[in-house]
Amino acid sequence: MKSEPAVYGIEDLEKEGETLWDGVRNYQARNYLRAMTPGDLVFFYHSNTKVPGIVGLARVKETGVIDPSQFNPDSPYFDPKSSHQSPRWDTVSVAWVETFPRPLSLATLKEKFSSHELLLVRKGNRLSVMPVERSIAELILSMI
DNA sequence: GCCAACGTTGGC
DNA sequence: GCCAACGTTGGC
Repeated sequence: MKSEPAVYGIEDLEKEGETLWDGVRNYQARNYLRAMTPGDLVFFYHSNTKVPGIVGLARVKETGVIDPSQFNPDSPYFDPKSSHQSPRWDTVSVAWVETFPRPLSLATLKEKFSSHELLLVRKGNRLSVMPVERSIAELILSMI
């Protein structure tokens, strides 16, 4: 799961313990959220920063949560086309697990993995939520 | 700041 | 349904 640290970083999650992953407004990313199961491990990725990369771990807590920000006109994530009757956007809550001593940089990940193995290293990939294959996830964990 | 790689919008 | 125009993302 990707986030800009200036908006919401791993330090924020560590401080709060858990958070609702609101604001995802891409259908493909939403579908990946819907495919999640409580207990799933999450790689927390920092984008738009000096050293983009995986900075820690989280765990999926609750799935299928309606994203309240879609109904809030004051929210940057407000969606006027969504309704309470048929909400478009739902998401998951995640709990903090671990903050890495140093980030596992995108540059390192690009060295080790192909875009087939790890969607994150694919050029032009802008999805904020992406699946990671278990075998690849274990390799990443062994690199920490 | 640049720009490639998208996704979305809207006229037709 | 097509596609040009536009906006956004995000690495560099």
